[in-house]
Amino acid sequence: MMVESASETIRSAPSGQNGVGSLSGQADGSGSSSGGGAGAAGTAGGGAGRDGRDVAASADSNGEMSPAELLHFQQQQALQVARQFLLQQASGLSSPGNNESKQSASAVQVPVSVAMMSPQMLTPQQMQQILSPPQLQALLQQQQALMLQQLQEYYKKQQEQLHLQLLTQQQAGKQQPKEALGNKQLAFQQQLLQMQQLQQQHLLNLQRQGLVSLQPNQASGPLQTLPQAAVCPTDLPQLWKGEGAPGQPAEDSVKQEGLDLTGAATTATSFAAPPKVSPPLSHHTLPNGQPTVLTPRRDSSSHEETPGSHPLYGHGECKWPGCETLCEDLGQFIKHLNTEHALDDRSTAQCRVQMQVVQQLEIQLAKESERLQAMMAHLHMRPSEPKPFSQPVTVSAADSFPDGLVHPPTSAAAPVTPLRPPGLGSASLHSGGPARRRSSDKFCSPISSELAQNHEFYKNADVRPPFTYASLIRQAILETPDRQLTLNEIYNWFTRMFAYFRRNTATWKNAVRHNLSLHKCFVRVENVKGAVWTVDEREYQKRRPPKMTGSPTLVKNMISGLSYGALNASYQAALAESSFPLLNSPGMLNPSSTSSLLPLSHDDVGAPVEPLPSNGSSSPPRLSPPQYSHQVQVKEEPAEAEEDRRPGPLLGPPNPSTTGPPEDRDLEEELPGEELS
DNA sequence: TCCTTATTAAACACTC
DNA sequence: GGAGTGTTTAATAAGG
Repeated sequence: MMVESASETIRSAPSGQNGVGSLSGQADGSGSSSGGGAGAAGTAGGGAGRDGRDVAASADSNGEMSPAELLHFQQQQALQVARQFLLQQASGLSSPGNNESKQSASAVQVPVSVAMMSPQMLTPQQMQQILSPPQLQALLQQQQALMLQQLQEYYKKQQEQLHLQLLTQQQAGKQQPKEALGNKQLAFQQQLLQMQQLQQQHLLNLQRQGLVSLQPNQASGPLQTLPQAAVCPTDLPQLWKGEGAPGQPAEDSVKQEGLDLTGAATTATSFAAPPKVSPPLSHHTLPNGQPTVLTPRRDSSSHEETPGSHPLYGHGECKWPGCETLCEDLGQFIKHLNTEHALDDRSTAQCRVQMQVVQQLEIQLAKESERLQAMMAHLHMRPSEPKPFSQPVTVSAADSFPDGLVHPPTSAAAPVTPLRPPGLGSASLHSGGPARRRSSDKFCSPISSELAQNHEFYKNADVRPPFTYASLIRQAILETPDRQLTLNEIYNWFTRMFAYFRRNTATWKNAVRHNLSLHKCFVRVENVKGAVWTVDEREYQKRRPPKMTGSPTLVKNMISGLSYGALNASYQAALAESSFPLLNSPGMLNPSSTSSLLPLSHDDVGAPVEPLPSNGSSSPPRLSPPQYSHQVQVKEEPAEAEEDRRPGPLLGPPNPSTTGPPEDRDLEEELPGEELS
């Protein structure tokens, strides 16, 4: 019974690596970096920028001033402004009569003080022109350390001042309207937050520009006391809205926040934390005492839908991938959405594809960002700074999407528990019968790296691996130290490595046997344990087709392999653009996991193999392969050469004691000349 | 259209 | 005889 894939639903073909969380984190970082710099100037207000420019201008006009003096001057200015701010705050809090003027003054002064410390004063480029890179770095590190120290002291002073203020206000609470008190506290607190954010942005800018390498101890220092890192200044009013209610809760919250600001030990995450760290969240206590988590506006806004709009609706048509159905109005669109894109296999599959697209794009973004950093580091003629993107991009289980769908991981360090949409069982995702996996393993990532990266995924997700049986069998055999496996061990490897083969009918066992017998690359060896199967690497590579990597057709194939006919061209292009550069990128490999998956093949690179010298015209009985090893002279691409450099013989079991009887050697000297059936 | 490859199913033989 | 293993053939799908 040939149940073919007319109704086959999509299979998730995880490829490449991911890191939604980490990438998003990095994207956030970069976003706050570039945008943060502008934001620092923008939110600081005109005064800040003006003052900063004035100082810079004065510094520039003073051609005699040395860079060290410049830095010293900046620091002195910053300290002076901070002191002024403290004085103004103290006076403002102690004299409640002129709240407005004081607040307005402080609102300017705080950003100014931060702007004074920002690189706007003297741009990195300017500094680089003056100083040599080592000097520059040393100076900036020194400056940063000084600023951090000053800021710590400053925060401490503010903390004390705040406590004094609160005590004073509690005593004079009856004489002062609580609303005014709360407002003033909030304004002060906002300024504090702004300062911290701007400081962070400044440091981020420096770090991203490669001018400051944030040391771990620095990262764990005062910066860690800034859990509001991701909160934009513009979010603050809203952020505080819930806490700004008059009364004791507001005071408590302010007090608590104030304590958090300067607390030496806090569980807040540093902005320099690994990318896999979830986006910084602001924890607050609601007036009712119930803790809540305030996410940055960036996140919340992405989910917000303004009335009359829908993320999937635009320009009068449905933006569902591959749909583009025209809808006159939102109501019609909603109706269309509910009818055409309800929760079913197709929509689920489309959603999964979309997730893969997004993940691939994010991976691409990460890699491009890393490349940019490397380029910048190179152009600055200084050693590369620790790259935030250099660490393996991983997806943690915490990155599970709320939709509960399967999320293909992209790293071996990505434990993913496969989930399914409610109401969709395993069969719903693979109900289409046998899949034709043709050529999928030829243009996808190297099977070894793919398996290394997605080991956990395949192990847990009921997703058919995008490799041929031959590739999988070979991989199973080559993963073993002896490069040999019994049939049962091959079965076990399949079931151990792939949930798909655990949960699906055992037709694949027949296929495995069939492939073992069919392909000459699999050599049956009799030993004391019985019959074991080994891989004749030369034969395996011999049968591989020419290089196909990167072909647009293959891109299309890959997508068609997902059995998702509704993908439109742009969708496919996005997937293609995002997938292939990464799939073949060695940088995406997990070294630890690939170490056990050494062998690469033409599955991996798809390179044509130079025909091997053959002196035989008939296929000999397939017995012991090791005698091939000394003959292997395959012209290969570097990746292939890597493969050949792996320890032990290329072909067959390295353990002579387990190889076939010596008399088999004579038979094996001749090469099989016939091709596969 | 033809060829090749991959997949699946099935029949058959052999061994334990 | 049944299970496991191994071989072979055939049908089908898909891509070149």
